Amino acid sequence: MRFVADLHIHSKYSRACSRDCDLEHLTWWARRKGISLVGTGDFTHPAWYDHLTENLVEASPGLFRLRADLDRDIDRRLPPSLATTPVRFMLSVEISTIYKRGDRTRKVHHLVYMPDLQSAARFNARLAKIGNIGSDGRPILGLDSRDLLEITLECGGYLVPAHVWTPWFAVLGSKSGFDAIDDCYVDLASHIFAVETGLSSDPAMNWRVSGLDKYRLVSNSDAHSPPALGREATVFDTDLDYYSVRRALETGDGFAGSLEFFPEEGKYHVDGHRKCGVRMEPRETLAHNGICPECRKPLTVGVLSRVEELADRESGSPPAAAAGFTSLVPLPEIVGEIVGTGPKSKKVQTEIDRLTSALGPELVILQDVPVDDIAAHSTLLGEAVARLRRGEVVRDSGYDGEYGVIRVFEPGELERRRSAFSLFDYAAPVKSTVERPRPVAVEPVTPAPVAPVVVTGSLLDGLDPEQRAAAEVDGGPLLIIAGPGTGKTRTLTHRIADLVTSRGVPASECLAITFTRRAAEEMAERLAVLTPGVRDLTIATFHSLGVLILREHHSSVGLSASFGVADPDRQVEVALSVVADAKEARALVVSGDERYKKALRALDLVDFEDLISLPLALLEDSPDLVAAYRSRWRWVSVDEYQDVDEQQYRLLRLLTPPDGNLTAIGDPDQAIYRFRGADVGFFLRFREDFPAARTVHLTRNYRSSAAVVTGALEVIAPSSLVPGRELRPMVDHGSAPIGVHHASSEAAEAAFVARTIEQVLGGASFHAFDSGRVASDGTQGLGFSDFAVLCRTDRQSRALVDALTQSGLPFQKRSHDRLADRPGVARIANDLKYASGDTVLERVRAVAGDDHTAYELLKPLAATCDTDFERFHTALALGVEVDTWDPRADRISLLTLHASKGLEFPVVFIVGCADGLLPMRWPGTDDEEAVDEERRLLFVGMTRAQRHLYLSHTTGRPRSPFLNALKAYDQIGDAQPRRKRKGTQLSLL
DNA sequence: GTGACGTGCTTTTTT
DNA sequence: AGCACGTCAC
Repeated sequence: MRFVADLHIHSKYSRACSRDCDLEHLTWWARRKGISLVGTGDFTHPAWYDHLTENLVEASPGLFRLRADLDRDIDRRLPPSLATTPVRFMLSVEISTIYKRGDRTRKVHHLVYMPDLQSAARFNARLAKIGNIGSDGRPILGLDSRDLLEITLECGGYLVPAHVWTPWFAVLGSKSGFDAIDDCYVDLASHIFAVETGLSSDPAMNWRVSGLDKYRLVSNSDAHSPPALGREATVFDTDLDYYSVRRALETGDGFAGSLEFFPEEGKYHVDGHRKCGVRMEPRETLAHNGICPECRKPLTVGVLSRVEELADRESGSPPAAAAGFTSLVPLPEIVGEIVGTGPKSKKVQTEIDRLTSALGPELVILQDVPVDDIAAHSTLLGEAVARLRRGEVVRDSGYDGEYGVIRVFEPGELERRRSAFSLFDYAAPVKSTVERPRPVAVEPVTPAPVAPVVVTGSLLDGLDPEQRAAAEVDGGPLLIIAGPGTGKTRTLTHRIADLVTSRGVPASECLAITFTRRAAEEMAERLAVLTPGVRDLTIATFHSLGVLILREHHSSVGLSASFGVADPDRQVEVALSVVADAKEARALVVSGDERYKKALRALDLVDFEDLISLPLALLEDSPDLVAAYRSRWRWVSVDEYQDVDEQQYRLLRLLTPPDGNLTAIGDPDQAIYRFRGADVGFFLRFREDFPAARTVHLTRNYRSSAAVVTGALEVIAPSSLVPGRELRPMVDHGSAPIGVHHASSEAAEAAFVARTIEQVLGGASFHAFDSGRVASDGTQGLGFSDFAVLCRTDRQSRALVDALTQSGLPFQKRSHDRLADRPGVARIANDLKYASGDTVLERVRAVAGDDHTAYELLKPLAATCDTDFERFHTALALGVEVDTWDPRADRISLLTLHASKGLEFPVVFIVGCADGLLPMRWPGTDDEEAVDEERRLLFVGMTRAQRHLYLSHTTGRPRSPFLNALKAYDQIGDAQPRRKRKGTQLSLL
């Protein structure tokens, strides 16, 4: 038999879908449309799966129908003309996979079909291990598409790539897809036999790509509400059972083509800019080099361009084996055009009620009912359907998220005809349709030749005026107050590079000091690029500088030339040789007790503290030594100067005379290490210490959106250490306001984070894509590594770990690693960084017992590696390729606020914005300085965000007082009032 | 194995 | 402060 199938729909459990998406409504609407086979959608969702098992019964092999009692109810609510269509359901689900392949983030949607409930249950169980299938009817999994296909096949189902041309979510999509189906499913690609063309393309477009010839081109509605059912559909001429349908798709035998939208109606058919009113055909876009002639930004490229890109034939005839297709305009749209209202209006619904009870289902009216019979009800509709069947429609292509418009009548024609004929039984008011900006016609232009980039002038040409002013300062003390995201490292490296390459300063006289290895490595790398061939720069951390000085003068402090540095474990070990008790030993270490230090020296060891204090003592005792180092390093720079502690400061003062060439760079409002001895006071008194000092402010922020910059400034203002603090946003990162969320519990707060990430990555951004918002909010094309979740204490991360794990979102804790706390493994983790791979592997095997356990033990450790060097060694130890398993590749970062310093992310969440946590308070202390530092901590956290910043807090603690300074933000959702537990009373005080 | 009790407590780099 | 964790006794 010949029947119409719509095998891509969603249930009420999918985001942005109507609450009416249940089996009864779907059945009712399928009958009205004339669709015999409907996908269940969402069978992976536990609640929907239960709904399916309770309300469906098997009707034919592999297909289901509504339970008899429910079916009868629907019969009663439909006119006899519609009761004849049988409605069968096939188990279907759309799955979104997000993963990294070939250095690009891939987001691909797939349709999966199963022949029976047992197979579906098996499939669900497999997926549940990989991700959270309960959070949405369209689950998002961090899974390679090929692996999803493998699971599907193993469970007995088949897979059809969904709406293959959609830019952001499809196998052939321009943004996150592939250039060929085979590239996506690799070795299993031969198991793909059909592809869904989607609303924005029709088979004729697909015929231009010969690589698609071997696939059946199916169409479905992707309905988010029952009335959208069958707006596109597939036609079969075979038995109405699962196996016949599958066979028809596999072989083409029994496959009778598809019912299509006019592709011009799709929202991303051609290219353009909605805001600028610019719409272009692909070749016009090419002629403009993809740039909008109005705003000079890249145009949003549509499906037609993507097809053009992959096409290897001119448009024209279908390939030999291809089935045909029929282009339709949904009946409600045609009737809406005639009566002058939208397609969903009550008027249209009533009219279609009348038409369908007289003439049969909508699809039958559009395709098969004789025009004269239709004209008997409405002359205009008869004329409209006749034109539609001849393909005589007016097409206004969609672009940049704007729906295209397909009209049957010419402008003004309806008005003329209305005066002559009565329309249906009532007179239609002529309502002016809402005007939207007409696209500007753009003449194709010849692409201008691209001017070659000419390298001239000084290294400093690439700096902005403030950066340049700082970099250009010749000699003498220089203080650079560099706000977040203002190009601190860039300024410093350019300054040093310019001194060495253009101003005759010997590289050997330059010393740059940082606090962390990471910062030192970054500076070294960037200087290597700016000063090719220069080798004598000294770039050191304070501690490595200490080692350098001690190696040169070891005998003065009673060490051998090959003295060692004790790590914390060794420190305790040494202290234990002096006292018996572990607790006491730790106290010795902390206090730097003389007995402990003596024992260290006896072993030819120093500890980290000694690396500063011993060189300091050496220099304080020896003016000669001071003079020697001052003449050796005439040019000294210190990064993050607000973080120096007293000893480091004293050492620095000895290394540089008061009028010396010392450049200190930093931001006192980012001083967050007071607890470990840092004193921002040294930064603040730089001009007293170095009276000749010049000061330069860097205020141009190249990192964050205006909303983030403004909010961060408001938060820091009450206690800013930079008088008249300025920070100016320089890049357009969209206009998303800062989001503030109040959750009912820590778990709910974590769930909010996970949910929001899912939404931005896939689920709701699909919705956003539907409504054309993606391009403007800048969240397209994000991967997991573009998200960071920041918290005050490590303990808060627990709820986040749980929620992210639950949702199947890959993440990485960048600071503490719990595994590393285990003795033995901690040692190995350390060895991973410095020992050879072979040694490491041996030692891990010894601890783990077998290779598999060793691998499992090492895998999470690798996530803590900070540098490529470490990752290389870790990979070496595991005997695997770095690129194929590197877990840092694409993960959400879970960080403390402290650890976030110096980093940046497109999307940042700061959880626990509550009084008591931020600022952190604990009893007995009431330190105003400490509160100010907590405020700076929030400032640091907020300024990590590039585009989106979310601040959240939970019921139970008052909201952080720091947020009171925020003038504008978006309150997102809100907590349900917390239920009082029985027997507990909420205190009023 | 488990209940009672006591203790200690943020943030973190440095070879 | 409250909470998590360790230790001891049973």
